[in-house]
Amino acid sequence: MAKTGDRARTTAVSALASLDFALDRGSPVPLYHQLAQQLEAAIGHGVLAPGNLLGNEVDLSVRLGLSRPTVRQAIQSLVDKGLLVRRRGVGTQVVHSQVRRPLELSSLYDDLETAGQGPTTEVVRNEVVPAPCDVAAALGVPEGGEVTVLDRLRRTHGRPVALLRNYLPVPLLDLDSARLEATGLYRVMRSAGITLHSARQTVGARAATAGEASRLDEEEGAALLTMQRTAYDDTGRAVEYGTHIYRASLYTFDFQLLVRP
Amino acid sequence: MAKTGDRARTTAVSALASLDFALDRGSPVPLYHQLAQQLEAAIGHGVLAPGNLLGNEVDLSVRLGLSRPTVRQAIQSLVDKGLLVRRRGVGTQVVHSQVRRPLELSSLYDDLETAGQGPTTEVVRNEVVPAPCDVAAALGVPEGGEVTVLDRLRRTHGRPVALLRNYLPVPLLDLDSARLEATGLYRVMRSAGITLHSARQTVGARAATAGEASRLDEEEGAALLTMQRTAYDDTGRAVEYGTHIYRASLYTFDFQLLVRP
DNA sequence: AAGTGGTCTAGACCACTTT
DNA sequence: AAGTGGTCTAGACCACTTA
Repeated sequence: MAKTGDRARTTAVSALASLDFALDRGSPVPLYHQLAQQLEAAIGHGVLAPGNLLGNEVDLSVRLGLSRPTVRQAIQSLVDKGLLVRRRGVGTQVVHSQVRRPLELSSLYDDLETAGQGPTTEVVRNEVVPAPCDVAAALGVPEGGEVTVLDRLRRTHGRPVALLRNYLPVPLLDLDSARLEATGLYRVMRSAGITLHSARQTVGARAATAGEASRLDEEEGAALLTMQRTAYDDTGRAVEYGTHIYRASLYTFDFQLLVRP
Repeated sequence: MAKTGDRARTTAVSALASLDFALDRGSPVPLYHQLAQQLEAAIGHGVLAPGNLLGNEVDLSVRLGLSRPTVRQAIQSLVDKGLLVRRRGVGTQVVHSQVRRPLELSSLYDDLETAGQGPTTEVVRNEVVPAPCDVAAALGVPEGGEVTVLDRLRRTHGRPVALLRNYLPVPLLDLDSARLEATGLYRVMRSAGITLHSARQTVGARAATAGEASRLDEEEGAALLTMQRTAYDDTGRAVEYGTHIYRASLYTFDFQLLVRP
């Protein structure tokens, strides 16, 4: 009799076989990316269930009218995202659901993507000052040189959750406070032509000072999460340095790690 | 006259041209990986300086006797690591040094790689217990089912820095305390045939209880960093659940983010 | 033994950037 | 116009897993 393994395999292949992928060769978006998006959507909708095998790459490429390298490139991008697992001699499987939910690191995700929503951000301060020592070192500008300092208070459900302080080199862009509150720092930077490449972050904790406590609606000595970040553009210039504090009672950093083989 | 841009380009090409890459076609390690390793080493040693152009892929493949896709695969792997930047119409450049230093997240890095060194780990508890509610949910075992609980105290320079508590499904492996102290949890798991795939982490902060304070040599109410992690193998099974606390005065999480285009 | 992914080749054409 | 990376093809052989 067929065992569960056989049944699963049959189901998997037919599930994929019944899918029709719409590939548009005239589109400017690459074929491998079109395929990857549609595979990801199929996984997201549960059409391809966890554990399902994808069927071998050669058959897939023939059925789609693509070359095998192109199909591989699509599959590889989903493997890199942690959605699929390849095993030599076995096949390509959809990863089990609990493992998925690829999250970005909360704070950077906020800055990159949040636009209004629940959380609101109030610009408390936005001015040009001489660079303190640590800021100058992080941004690679002379100590005492001009930098923009930006203080923001972030609230969720009306309660303060974070004090965000950012320093930016002055010549990069001018910061419109109203626009910042509406769209977030990274969106403003991006639309100014700054393409982010990478960032270094340090997360720690310490007790709240009296001033911090009052602004965050906490008690003095309450545990705070701290985060420092230096962000670089793709030419290697430091474009932002931030020192942020979060109410530990309301905020955590949540993220997923993928172990590279 | 030649401007700095021209000089940089010339320097870059000759620097790469003078390198001789030793590619062994008989080796089991793939050619693209051999090339990537040697490029990475050249960057690490400063032979390829930040901002240097790599020279175009076609020439490089001809000079190395490789096909262009193979060379591209090598370069792409370094782009994924954040060491190189490609720009269409321009070329491939070495990223500026400050951006580099690709770090793993400290704690997981510790668990994966640390073997003795400065930090030492003492196994305080290693026994089988019924699974508490949160542990059962995280590991996907029945509540009250048997799990191994492992408490460890980590010290650096003789001072306690962290209390590590891990839960593991019992059938997976048996944990030899002496071996754990010598090689770390993830090494023990790996040699038991468990291949890690991904992990979900939550980092927060809170005040130390009296008991925690005394074990960590802190004062009651001192700020602690907390970390919870669930790790999965490549079949999607949860293989470890950990709740760790760190002395915020001695420990931070340090990591790098790459922004995917 | 059969089937899978892993690697590699030798081309081709296109889109973009710079000169 | 020239040079760069980005995409794509149609094969080939190998290493590994499973039956």
